[in-house]
Amino acid sequence: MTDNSNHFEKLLIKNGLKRTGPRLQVLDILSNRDSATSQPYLEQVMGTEVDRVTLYRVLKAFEEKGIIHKVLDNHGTANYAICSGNCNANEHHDEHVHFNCNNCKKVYCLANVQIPAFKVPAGFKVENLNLIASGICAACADKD
Amino acid sequence: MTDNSNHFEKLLIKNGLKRTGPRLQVLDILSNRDSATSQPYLEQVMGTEVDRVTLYRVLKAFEEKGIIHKVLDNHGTANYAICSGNCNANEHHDEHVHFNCNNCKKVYCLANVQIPAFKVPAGFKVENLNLIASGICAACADKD
DNA sequence: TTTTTAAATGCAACTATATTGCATTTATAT
DNA sequence: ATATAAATGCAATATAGTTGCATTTAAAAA
Repeated sequence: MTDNSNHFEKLLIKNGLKRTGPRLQVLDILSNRDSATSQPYLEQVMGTEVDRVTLYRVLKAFEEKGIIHKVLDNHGTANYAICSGNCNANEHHDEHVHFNCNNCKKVYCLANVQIPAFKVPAGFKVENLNLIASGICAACADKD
Repeated sequence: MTDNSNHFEKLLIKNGLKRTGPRLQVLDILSNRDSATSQPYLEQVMGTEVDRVTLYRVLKAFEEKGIIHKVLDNHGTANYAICSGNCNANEHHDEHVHFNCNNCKKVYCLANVQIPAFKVPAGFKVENLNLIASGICAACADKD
């Protein structure tokens, strides 16, 4: 547990969520990683003290409140990352590109890379965008 | 079964795949739909005569040969569509935008909408792109 | 046409991800 | 200190996908 705990507690209160162990633990883990974090990874590092169902519900609550956003990787598994700040319960603003490394499987939030505009056929109403680039990340490319 | 069956048989032979019932059936179904088709839908319409595992293997073989391409929808479930023609066993060229309707759940191939270019941080090597827009499709918007 | 054989299928079992209902516990307001 | 809505734990279930192995079959060879 890092010393951000006080900040996290405020974040929970602000969103009408009770300050509980599992929730603080998830926030702590997510905030200490440089990439989005998969549900299986979270489940693994949180151990058996927290029930799987609780983890799912924590993630769902956080997503609904705009605290974290979900990215599906190339295999359809859910990955989560803390939102950059301007998200809330009504809308997410995480329309940046994500990068899924085929080697280490990490999912990076390319927070500075916006999804470029494009046209859709008449009649289609776009509400959300999800762009995942896959390939080799900088860290893995370095190893060669 | 439509009268494309002869064309499909040639397609299978060309790719070194035997002309079997399940394979022809999958090609027939996919080619008669205006959107990508989910694995669960295929499983449902193909009934109990074809084993689930066979369906998975047929889809896998087709994808590897460049006959169909896979798109994961907003829920991470696999959807399949016949490739536009210039795909093969070595590489796919399906980098068009896909549209996932939040109402009817269909996944459309916007074959004419290319994924626009963007820059990634130094060191990242992009090999594949996957852009899914979600919202309301033209057909569903009309119903209101 | 018959035989051969690699490829394809079917079946059973299993893994992983995710959800639901209900009883119990707990954070927080009173 | 207590009441209560919220959160958690547990059991069961659902859904997507995979693996190993025995059997069948499409298509090539004889």
